[in-house]
Parts: sequence; structure tokens; C-alpha cells
Amino acid sequence: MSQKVTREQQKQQTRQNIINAAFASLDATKSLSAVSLREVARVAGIAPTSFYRHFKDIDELGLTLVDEAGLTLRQLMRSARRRISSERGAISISVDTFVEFVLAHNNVFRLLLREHTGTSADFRAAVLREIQHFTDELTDYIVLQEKKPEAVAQLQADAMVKIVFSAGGELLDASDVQIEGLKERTKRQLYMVHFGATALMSKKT
Amino acid sequence: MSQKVTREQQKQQTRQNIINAAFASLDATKSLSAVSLREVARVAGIAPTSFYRHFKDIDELGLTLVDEAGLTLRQLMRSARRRISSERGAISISVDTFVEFVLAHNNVFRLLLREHTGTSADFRAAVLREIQHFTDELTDYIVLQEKKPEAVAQLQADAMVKIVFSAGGELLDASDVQIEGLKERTKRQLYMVHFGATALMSKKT
DNA sequence: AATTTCAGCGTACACGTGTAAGCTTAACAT
DNA sequence: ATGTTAAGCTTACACGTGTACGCTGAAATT
Repeated sequence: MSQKVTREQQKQQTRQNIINAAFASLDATKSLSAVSLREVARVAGIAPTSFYRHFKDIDELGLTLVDEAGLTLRQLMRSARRRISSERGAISISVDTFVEFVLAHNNVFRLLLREHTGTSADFRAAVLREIQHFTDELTDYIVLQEKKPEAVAQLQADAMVKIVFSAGGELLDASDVQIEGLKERTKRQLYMVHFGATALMSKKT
Repeated sequence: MSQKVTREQQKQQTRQNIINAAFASLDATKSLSAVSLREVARVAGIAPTSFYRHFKDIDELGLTLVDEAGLTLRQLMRSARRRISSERGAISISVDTFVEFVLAHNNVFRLLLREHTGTSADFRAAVLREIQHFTDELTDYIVLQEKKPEAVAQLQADAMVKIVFSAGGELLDASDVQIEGLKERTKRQLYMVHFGATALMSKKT
């Protein structure tokens, strides 16, 4: 029945267990820097000292988590773009998709949001990189779809991402009834930015 | 020469020492929840156990700090409004003033930014209240100066505050040369929101 | 002058932390 | 078959933490 388990497979398995344990420990009341090696080890089912067989630091684990979170974020982009083919407005669909994402992976998003303003410069830089990817992809989309010059598209994308991520933060503490209002509000604000960018473009060029 | 020092005065003095010590401990690498009672007491020059004569918790101290930070934030609003009487655009002046504020009181702003997405729901709520004050004042200003309906002004103000606070976060990690670019970028984004809100208004009503 | 109040102190405790040192044991290479 | 490698374990240590308890001494009250 059961396959023979190679040493390498086992190691990867344990490594994944550690990562999962870390994500599990990251609820609303715990930041990355507050997660202790011992707690992660406990949840992962290994001895505290065995942790070092997989990561040099708790910080190294942290960076790994941020990378994984960034991966999830890019999945969000892809799934939003896949849905956009329909007749509804791109903004409306994107916001809906984003909200679904935040609610579904709320501790992943919380991680990004927290460490974005967190205490570790390395983590801040790592999160910033992921957000930058996000912004860049949006910029490309705007250049292509709205035929705007790169410079304007960058400003617009950056503003939009800032608004959306801020709204995501509010989302994490919002009750069900507040969520709908927040979505509507965010959509209108994105429309504002969209209009404004268009206006700015025709004035400048 | 020296006045007689009443007990109450002495107590207030010590309380202020604690608060100052806490702010001093809050550099780039330390969040509110990471500040230990013992460390604060050490910096304030009192015994760890004496801390309890002034605050029930470390959390109570934290809320006090957020309140003080909010106070400083309101000073910012006032000084921006005072400067706006001149001929330059309100947006440009406001951004300049805000940047000066963040650079001058960088650990105060860091506190607000960090705890805005921090691990304590109480702190998050407290910061949100302060930001809401800020947004409300800006809303009033927009209603008065730009003759926009309350609903649109609210959306505009909220979007602007989100953009400005996000930019403030980037500012904390920015080098001197980056700061100028960041200011310019932020101003243009605020213009975008301004234009967009105006456009949205004439379409809807 | 006698009494009460209370800010601040020193001591003490249990607890969680990171991590060093060395052992066990099963997968691997030879 | 034999020797090597390395994931994981147990034990152990020093350190920082929050906070309970009781004392001191000076300011405040009577």
C-alpha cells in the first residue's frame, strides 16, 4: 500500500508543517515577530530545537511566509482577470474578487497588511515588493485597456492599490452588514480615481 | 528659589516620565505590544512595580499614547489650515505640511500607522477614531470650499486620507532623494481624486 | 502633634523564551 | 554488509517577563 518515504520527502513535509503551523498561529492577535519558535514547533509537532534543521531564524521563516502570501496574492490577480471578460465593469468585479480573497484568506492578508507597517525592515521590504508586483500588473492592465500613458497609469494604479489595501484593512474588522457598504464605497472611490486620471491625462498631454 | 512640590505634581511628573519613556522606546523596531513594562519603567527611572501606581495595564498606557498621538495629529490639521490662506493650491500645501509632520514626529506617526493594523483590537479602534476625526474635518472643509454634497465629500475625503496615510508609511522608509518624488506623486494622486469627485458629482446629481 | 495616605522600592516567584550540546535512529551511499 | 549522514529528540542553561507582597518615608489631613 504505502509508498516508501524518502528522507527528502519527509524533510519537505516537516518544513511544510512548520509553515502551516506558523500560518495557524497568525490570528488577529499575533504578529509575525510575536510568534515564537517554540510555539511554532509545538503546533508543528516537532521539538523546539529541530526547527533549526529547516530555518536559520524565525526571521527566515517569516520571509518564507511573506513569499507564500505574495503567491496567494498573485492568484487573486489571475482570478480577477479571468472574471473580467463578462459585461460588468472591471472595477466592480475586481473589488468583489478582492473582498472574497480577503475574507477567504484573512490571515494571509492580515500578515501582509501587518508586516507592511511592521517592526522588521526586511519584512516591510518583502511585503512592499509583493505590493509592487501587484501595482505593476495593474499598471500594465491600465496601459493596455485604457490606452493611457505609462506615467499616468502608474499614478492611477498606485492610488488604486493604496485605496483597496486600506479598505482591506477595514474589511478585517467589519461586520457582515458593513461589508456591503464598504464595497460600494470602495468602488466609487476607484471610479473617482479612474475619472480623475483620465481628466489629468487630457489636460497634461 | 524652588517651589514646594506637591504630591500631586510629583505624580503627574512621573506619569509624564512614563509616557515619554514609552515614546522613546517606540523606535522603528518596536511595536506598542512589544514594549515591556519593565523597559518603560527602566527608562522612566522607576521600579517596575511602581508602574502600577499610574496605569492598570501596559494596554492602558498604550491607549494614552494613541490619544496623545491623535492630539498631535489634530495640531497638524490646524497648522495646515493656517497655511492654506496663501495663493498656492490647498493640496500642495497640505501634502507639504503632512510630510513635515511625519518627518518631525516620525515615531508618533509610526505609532498610529502600526497600531492601525496592529494586534490589539482596542488600539485599532482607537487609531481608527483619530483617523475618522481627521477625515471628518477634511469632509467639512471640502463641503465648504468646494461646494460638494456631503456624500461625495465623504468619499473624496476618505480616499484622500487613505492615500496620504499610505504615502506616510512609505515616507518613513524613504531616503531624502525619494521624498521629493513621493510628495509630487501624492499631490498628483490627490488631484486625481479631486477631479474624479467633481466629475462624479456632476454625473450623479 | 498625631494620624492617615500613598508613590515608590526591594524581594521573590513562576513562566516562556532562544539556543547550545550531545544522543538516537533510520535513510542513504559505498 | 558496513559506514556515513542528518532529521529529530532530550536535557540544560541563562535571561527577560508580569506581578504579588510587604515595607518605607514623606506629604497630606486631622
